[in-house]
Amino acid sequence: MLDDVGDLYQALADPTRRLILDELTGRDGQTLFEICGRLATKHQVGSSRQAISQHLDVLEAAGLIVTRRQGRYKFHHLDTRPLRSITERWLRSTEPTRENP
Amino acid sequence: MLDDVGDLYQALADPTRRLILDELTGRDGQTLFEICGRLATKHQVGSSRQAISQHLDVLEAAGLIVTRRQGRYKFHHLDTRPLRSITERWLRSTEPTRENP
DNA sequence: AGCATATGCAAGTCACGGCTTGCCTATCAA
DNA sequence: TTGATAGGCAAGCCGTGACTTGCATATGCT
Repeated sequence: MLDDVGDLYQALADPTRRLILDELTGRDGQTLFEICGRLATKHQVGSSRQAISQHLDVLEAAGLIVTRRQGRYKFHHLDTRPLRSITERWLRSTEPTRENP
Repeated sequence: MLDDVGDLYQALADPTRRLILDELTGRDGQTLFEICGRLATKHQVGSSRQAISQHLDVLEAAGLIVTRRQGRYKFHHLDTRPLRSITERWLRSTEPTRENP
């Protein structure tokens, strides 16, 4: 039985998606086009708009960003709460082995 | 320019590797064969010994486990310190956009 | 209405990662 | 020394995921 939070870790596995989170950390609530432009100029990311859009879908599925529609704009907001579960998962309640007293 | 800590996130991306970390959290300092056995019995992981060994290599490269050789045994110890950087990376110092005051 | 802007959908390509298979090395016990 | 145990190395298969390309939809401005 594998865990059911794979989406979160999968989302963080891609370096471009981590840069997107970085961008939203610095400036929350950006649109797709804004993110594309900033990734290109500030981080030399040459991916297409569709590629970034797909990344945003993955991040949203992981619960790391929430979106808000307003007219033809779609604003992306960061939600870092899921990240806490990562550190908390492997808190040591270690029962040492005989070889490691 | 992408980040240089990709190994950490890549290591966490695989569900079997996360289970290995779970196992070491419960009982630190296990050998490869111990981990294989416990993954099989407790978590229904049917991967081969070589597969688990490769996973351990990835986790070690990510700095999440450290190994200690003793005779023909190799003990694997958890090191959760790299995990802190994940939560800390996206701490909000947000400059809100005009659309998100 | 007509056009530009902002985003969505879908199929196809291609490289990488997880896993297996097969064989090899090293340590310890009888 | 022989056999069993613990682990390592390398090549190959194969599915998944990141990216592109092409087209479609929707909103707003003039």
